[in-house]
Amino acid sequence: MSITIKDIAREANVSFSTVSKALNDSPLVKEPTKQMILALAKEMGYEINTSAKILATGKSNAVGIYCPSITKPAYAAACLEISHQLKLRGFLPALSTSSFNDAKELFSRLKVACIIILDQQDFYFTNVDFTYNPYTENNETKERFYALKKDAAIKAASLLTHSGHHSVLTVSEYEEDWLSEVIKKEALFDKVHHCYVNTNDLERLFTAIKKALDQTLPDAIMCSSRKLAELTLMISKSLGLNIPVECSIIAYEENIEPGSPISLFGYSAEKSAVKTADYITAKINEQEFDYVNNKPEIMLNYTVKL
Amino acid sequence: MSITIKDIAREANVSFSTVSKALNDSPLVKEPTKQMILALAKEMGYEINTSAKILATGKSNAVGIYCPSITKPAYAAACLEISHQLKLRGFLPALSTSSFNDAKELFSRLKVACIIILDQQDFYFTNVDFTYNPYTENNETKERFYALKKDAAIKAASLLTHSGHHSVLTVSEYEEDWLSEVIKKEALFDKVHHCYVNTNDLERLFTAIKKALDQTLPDAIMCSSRKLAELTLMISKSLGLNIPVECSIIAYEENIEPGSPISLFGYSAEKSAVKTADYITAKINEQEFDYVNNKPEIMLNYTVKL
DNA sequence: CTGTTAGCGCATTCAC
DNA sequence: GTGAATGCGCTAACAG
Repeated sequence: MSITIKDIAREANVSFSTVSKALNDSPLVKEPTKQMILALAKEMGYEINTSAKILATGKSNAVGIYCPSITKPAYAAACLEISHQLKLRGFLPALSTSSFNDAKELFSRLKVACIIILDQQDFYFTNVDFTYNPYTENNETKERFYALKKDAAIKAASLLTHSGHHSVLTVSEYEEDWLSEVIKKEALFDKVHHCYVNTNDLERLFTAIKKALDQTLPDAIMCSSRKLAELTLMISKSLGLNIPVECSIIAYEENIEPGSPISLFGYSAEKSAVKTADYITAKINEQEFDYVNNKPEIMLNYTVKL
Repeated sequence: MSITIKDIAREANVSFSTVSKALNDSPLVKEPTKQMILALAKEMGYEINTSAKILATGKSNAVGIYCPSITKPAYAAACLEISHQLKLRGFLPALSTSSFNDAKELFSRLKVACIIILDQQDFYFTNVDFTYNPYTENNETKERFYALKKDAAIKAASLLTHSGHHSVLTVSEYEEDWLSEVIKKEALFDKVHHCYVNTNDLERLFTAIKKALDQTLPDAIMCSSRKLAELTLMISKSLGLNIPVECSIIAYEENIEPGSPISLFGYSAEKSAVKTADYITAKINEQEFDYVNNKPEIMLNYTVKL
């Protein structure tokens, strides 16, 4: 068995409850005593038994993160950033990426204070104070999320038109053509073309984009996802298109993190994570949280000509 | 507070230790009593307090999985399969994909019985009975792992040559050219060309592959990873190469799962997971485990002409 | 077969 | 300030 507070108490010649207080930085113990105990605990290699602590207090500082689609880079970025922000606030993040049932069991075992769901879909956990899904805002309408994407797209489109881009080709997946819709509605470009593709069928994707580029000769391409943009970039190059001299490429991404080879528009992974972590902290401490939308951001690199 | 075994005991008019036994399916309690208690527990919505159980037994059925590179599809496949196999054996898999320190804390909190490391690199955890890394076999030499990859490559190459392929182009990343080495050594093909690329620089990757294809006109392409193969496939198509009529494409993947658009050679994710889970089970129960290598497998689809 | 008891490691009263 | 006592929910002897 490992070192317990009783072991420390014996060594320190104090009672184990004094050790408990010292370890929890209680004001009820004299500073020198506290320091002595802390030093001794470190020296003896004491590690708290979390099960015992949870049992005794009925509380846990663990926060569950449920992210079934972690293989998508945007979600992975969100997971990492949120974990980081939670740690900074003294929580222990516990990630589950597997089935809903596994997640439930893991979280219940850790007695998580709340669960953050990172997915377009909501999941209903029981036996937890509350869940939070930044992508659905738990009960708010889908429109709200669409509005955020739309804001980002408009900002990116404006930047492109103001820097001399006139014709655009939007590339999005069949199922979600929000980008085309936004660009069409806003009518910021002189010429707009849309191209719908399927990333599971690279052959048809290639043909579709080639055809679209041949027909329209756009000076800008906006993609609804980073993966789409990477493929589009390569296809453009294979067709001899000079990026970004002849044509700029930019893509939407949910959680922007530095290091992308493609210019992106969307929301900063870090800022979104800060907001999520702040929200969680406020709610757990039963404090007010005034909800402000994050502003869309644009991360430019060599794929866009200004 | 939630329902405890005492609550159930009161309702059932038995002692709480009887309830405990019934819940743990002990033979020390009569079948009717057991059924009655089980039914009652279900009806009352009882959920075990794992902290209390861990505290009382000093044991936990949680197994840690540390997979820092889960964004790579092969590792993701391994995680899912291993989690599944562990569950089948009564363990609770807990995944950590974040920093080493976070993982340590999470696993220590769950008092995991052991930790499975899914990474090319080893990590040294303390306070755990044992760790297991199927990719390094913990202390065995790198050569062992290389040998497995080599076996798979030879099997795939033989299949290609026996079905009429004579010239091959291998495509691998600069850092790991094991595939080129194997193909060179084995000399199964009449003509062999190598192409080294970098997936972070799509522009140069495109140029390099185009150049290689122009020069060599192979009737088979073997890639050292699925990502490389997907890109190569698209580039081939963009160059007007008819896949698989003029040229077959196949790629190595660590953990093969059904559903890939590219033909693959490597090891079955499921079989590898079974082996890992069996090993863990044996070791935890302090039983013998006779170590047998998995056999390489090949998953063919339309990208290979037979 | 069932009940009684002790104790896992810790936080938290309440005395001193 | 510090220590002694109690209990969190559960398992595991042991007693009946």
